[in-house]
Amino acid sequence: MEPTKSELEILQVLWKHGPSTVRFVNDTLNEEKRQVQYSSTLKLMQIMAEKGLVTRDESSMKHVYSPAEEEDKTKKKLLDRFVDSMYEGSATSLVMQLFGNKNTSKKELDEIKEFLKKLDQ
Amino acid sequence: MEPTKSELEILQVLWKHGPSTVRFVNDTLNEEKRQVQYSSTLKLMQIMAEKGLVTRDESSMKHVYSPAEEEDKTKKKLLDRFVDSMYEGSATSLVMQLFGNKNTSKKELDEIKEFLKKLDQ
DNA sequence: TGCTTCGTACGAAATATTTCCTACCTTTGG
DNA sequence: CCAAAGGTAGGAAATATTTCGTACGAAGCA
Repeated sequence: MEPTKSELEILQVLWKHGPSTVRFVNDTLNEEKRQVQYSSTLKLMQIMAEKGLVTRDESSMKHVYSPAEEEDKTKKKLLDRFVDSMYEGSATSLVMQLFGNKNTSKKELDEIKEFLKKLDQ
Repeated sequence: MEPTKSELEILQVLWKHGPSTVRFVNDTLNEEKRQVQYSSTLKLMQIMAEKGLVTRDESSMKHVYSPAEEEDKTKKKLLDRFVDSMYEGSATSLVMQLFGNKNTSKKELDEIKEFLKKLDQ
């Protein structure tokens, strides 16, 4: 299932910091993203558990939530969907747009070239 | 302003086919995307006009709608936002994920390499 | 002219998403 | 033991988004 914008923010916290309590996620969101009440974050994470976006360990009173899917897998799925809807499936078009106006550092470009070279082998 | 998912579908039609009437956009959506009533498309396009996402020529009875912003500009903006939120701003990470599992054709890779080479000059 | 078709406008309803209040339970510290 | 702090659950409200019914005017045509 497709995470919403807010759900994605929560997933990012879980991916970055590993399995976490609601308290921790909420604190992190408030520090790094935006003001939000504890009960809002709680509710959202409960919904995410229902949807199967996260799993939770209820063995202790403080439930611990984990992403249900690997970060890479979820991101790749969303990225592919983005390419499909915005660039008619053409990854090439996306890359060209991404680097089209030359504000990309030489270092970054070299990294990518290196990466692509290795792909061939 | 940020187009919603449905609004983006409409923009795509306008970008692809040029300034269009509601009738045309609605027909195209029904052919290429999904079932939707004429009045729904109309309403959405009216809202988009209010938001400033499109402009419209009301001189004739059949209003003609045009995208307010260039395709590239809007797409670049959305792409940058995507990179920021999903890959912490690292275009390199995105590219690696995009081509990570090797289902990309050699031809496509060559095109990209060629493109990157030209960027240097 | 009179009817049918095609257009816009508007409001309301249906959905989806987000936020938070409140009740109630458990843990902790004095 | 009791109060305070911190936890979950659930429902309701606020927003955002999407969908469509209906009213009504203009255009086309028999």
